[in-house]
Amino acid sequence: MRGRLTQAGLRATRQRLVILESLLVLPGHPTAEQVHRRVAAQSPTISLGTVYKALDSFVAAGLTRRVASAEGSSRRYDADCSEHHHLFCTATQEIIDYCDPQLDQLIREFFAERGLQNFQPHSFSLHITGVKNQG
Amino acid sequence: MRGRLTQAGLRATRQRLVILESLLVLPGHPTAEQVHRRVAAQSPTISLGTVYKALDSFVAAGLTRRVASAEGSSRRYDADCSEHHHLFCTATQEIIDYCDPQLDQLIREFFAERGLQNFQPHSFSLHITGVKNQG
DNA sequence: GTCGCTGCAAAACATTTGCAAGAGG
DNA sequence: CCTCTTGCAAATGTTTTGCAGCGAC
Repeated sequence: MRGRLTQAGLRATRQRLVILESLLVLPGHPTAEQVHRRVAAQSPTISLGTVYKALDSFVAAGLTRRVASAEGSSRRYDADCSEHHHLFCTATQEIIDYCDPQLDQLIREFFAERGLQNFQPHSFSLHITGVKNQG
Repeated sequence: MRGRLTQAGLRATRQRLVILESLLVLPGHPTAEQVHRRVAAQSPTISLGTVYKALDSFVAAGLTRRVASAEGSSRRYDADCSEHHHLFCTATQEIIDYCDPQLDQLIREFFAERGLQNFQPHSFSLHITGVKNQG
């Protein structure tokens, strides 16, 4: 935990440790507000502004990503920076990570063969919209 | 133009006609603010609030979609509601439509064969991040 | 010690809402 | 005409900023 921060070149402050831990634990890719709610439960003095600044610093350091989403008015964050895809549940608004090396390869092969006119692709992320079953 | 609106069950007001036309013409999937700037150039009395309401009504009527994007603080809109994919240019922040029936089929086949645990997929959209070449 | 980080409060944006007046069918 | 839409302005929500003081290294 502490190591993740220092390795990324960030000071391991008490606040950042709590914020990073909350981001990792919260399901569905939370907003700054949601992270703050969980953080405030154990450390009520950590301000919302600090959560915003900490999340920004995580993104700048490559520890965290911003998640693309069409609905909702707030930005959402993803602690996982490896290449992966997302399931968007239209019922719960949850965003679920989906990892699939075979799918990655399929897409990479497709574009290696076909290419894109006037565009140099760098990374691919599939957005799958639908509804979650069960719990 | 007028037909698109009435067919979608919306009143074809002067404002909506101008707003829809601007949305269709503007490149890169504009924000409400960008649509308003273009609209105001020819009809300075159309307010930003009206642009927001008109865009919302287009989305509700299925004429327009909101676009998922990770960067930027404003919502962006896409006049094209058919299934398609997006190229995200990290240099210009543009979002370019990418249509490819072969890719659609590849993805659909992949998931038909493999399936997803606890998730009922409805639609797929590939986000390709990279940089645009040339103009 | 130094410099980056935090907390607070204010500012800057972005979006929504309420309502009287106007326009579409 | 009746109802939906507009324009305005105010309210609400989200994110950023400035800065004095604190804390990590």
